[in-house]
Amino acid sequence: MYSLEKIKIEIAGEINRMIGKDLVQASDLVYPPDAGMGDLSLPCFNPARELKKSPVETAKKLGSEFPKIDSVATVSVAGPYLNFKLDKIYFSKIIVTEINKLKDKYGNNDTGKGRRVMIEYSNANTHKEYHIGHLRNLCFGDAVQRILAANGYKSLPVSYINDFGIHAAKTIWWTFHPDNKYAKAVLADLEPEKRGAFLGEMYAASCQREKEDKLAKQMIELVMKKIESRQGEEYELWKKTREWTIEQFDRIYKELGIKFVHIFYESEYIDQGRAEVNAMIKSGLLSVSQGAVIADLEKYKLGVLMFLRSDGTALYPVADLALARTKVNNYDLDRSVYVTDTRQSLHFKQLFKVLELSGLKAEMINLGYEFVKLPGGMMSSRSGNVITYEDLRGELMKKAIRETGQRHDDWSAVKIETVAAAITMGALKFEMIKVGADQVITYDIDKALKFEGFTAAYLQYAYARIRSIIRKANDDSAEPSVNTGNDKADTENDKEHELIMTLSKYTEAVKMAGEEYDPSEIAKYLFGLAQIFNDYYHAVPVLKTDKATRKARLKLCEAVSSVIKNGLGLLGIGVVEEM
RNA sequence: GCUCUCGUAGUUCAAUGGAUAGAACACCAGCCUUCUAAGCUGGUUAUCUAGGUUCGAUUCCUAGCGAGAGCACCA
Repeated sequence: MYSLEKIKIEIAGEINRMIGKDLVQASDLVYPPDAGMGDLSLPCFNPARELKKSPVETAKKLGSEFPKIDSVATVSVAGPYLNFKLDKIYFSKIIVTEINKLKDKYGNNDTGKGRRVMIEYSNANTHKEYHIGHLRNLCFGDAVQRILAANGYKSLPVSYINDFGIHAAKTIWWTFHPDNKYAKAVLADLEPEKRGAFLGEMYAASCQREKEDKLAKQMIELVMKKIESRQGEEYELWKKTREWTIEQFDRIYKELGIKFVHIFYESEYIDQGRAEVNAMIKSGLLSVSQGAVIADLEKYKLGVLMFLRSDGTALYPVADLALARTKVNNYDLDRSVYVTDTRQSLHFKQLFKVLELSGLKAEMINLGYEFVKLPGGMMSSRSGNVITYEDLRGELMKKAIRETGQRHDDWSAVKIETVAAAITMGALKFEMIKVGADQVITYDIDKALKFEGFTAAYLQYAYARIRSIIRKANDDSAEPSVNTGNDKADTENDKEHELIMTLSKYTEAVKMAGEEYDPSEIAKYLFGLAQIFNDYYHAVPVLKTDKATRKARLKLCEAVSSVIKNGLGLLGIGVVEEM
């Protein structure tokens, strides 16, 4: 258990002892709006009801009788609030020691007790663009996965790729169409790493062509049938182009530092799914209506979920069914989480209900997030109105190289590029994670290119500054620095204490983010911490002070850098030693 | 029509039912012969409307208004 929690429990325990009843819990202690009031506060409304006194009287009574304990320096009463100021020296010592001892483990807890949670995200389609909408899914899902691991769960990140839908037939139909001279010319001389993105371009072109060509729909369906037959020329083209996309995804995942324990493909689960559907029809769980196979969920107010079209072809839920069961059984899951756009939330409610009725026992969760749109309107891979991953990464990288180069004309091109890449990946991910999942993101590329304010670069910069101080301290550690005397000014003490208080709250941010599946909690926390540190940095000298103070401040800086590094790590974002 | 989400400063976002509703961007004025100015300091501006629950509501409930999304052969 972390020290902050211990102190809260200790205070709550003293209060309970005074009223002779277990009334107050550690979580009842809140943080006052202004640091000047205190570090922790107990609103006395609830205890007052129990004691049959007014909240103000209760606070006064509890305040006057509160015993002397090591962690608390002063107790004061402000109306109905009982405010506690922690002992700065005591608190500083235990928190900084705790962080520097635990280092990259600081913030982790065992809430999950090793329970096995599979989390599925980055469910992109093959044969289409990988755009910033997919990126939100990927970054959000990956951060949630890391946060669950930090909260003591056995986190199993997986991806599910839809490689077998009509979209694949559309892309293949037009890409290799005799009239498509453009594709033929481009493909003749295309670098392998650009093939995936090119298919996305062809998908949009195919949708366009489909509108103009009356026979297109039939031809595409024919291509789909041929692919489904798993033989012939179209099937070979499908296999080849599928690989192109998969290679593209692998490259993106590698670049972003994302690892899955397994990647599932729809084409591998469709047959098993059909078998399950047939069994469920027999058992009466599914029924035939208007020629189609459906689950009638009206009595659960969930409408109708369709599995097979009236022509017998399979819809998405067929493979979903098989995959859900395979996951739970093969990986011995306690919980199975799906990260999707909120527009699919009804679909998942329906699917989970069918699975429950069929006897599946794991806890099923659909984590929804709102979509990403552009200032000009909705993104659509059909119309090609998208910002692709490649475009965004390219723009960011260009800007990051320019900005880094301007600041360090003595750096080698390689060094500039390495740092710029870290800034680019940080910006990419942070912009997707920093707002709540229920907010629609209107992606403004100009804003995403900013490295100031509430951005990953701001956090990385704060980290780099600290590392710079620590490097300098190591260089001249033998040199006693300027002696400014032992007296710390009050303002310095206050800023230092605020910083330490914030460091201690990191443990709560990790816990909260885990409970709520909310990475933005970490992002907000880190920004607050970095703001306080930057203020401290400007106001308080670390190196140029007396020896004892310098040592203490270096330890504090070390602790701040650990927390920034750990927190960014939970968001999948790396730090740099210099920038 | 039914269901879900959202409505806070010029813009983009915060705020376990708690004290004076916070940031960032943008704009204006300052700060590099002290540790990286991708930084810091100061300044202007906001809870959609009407009820209800509560000692206390941006938060919970009801109704309305506004925006977006989903609801049988799309994924």
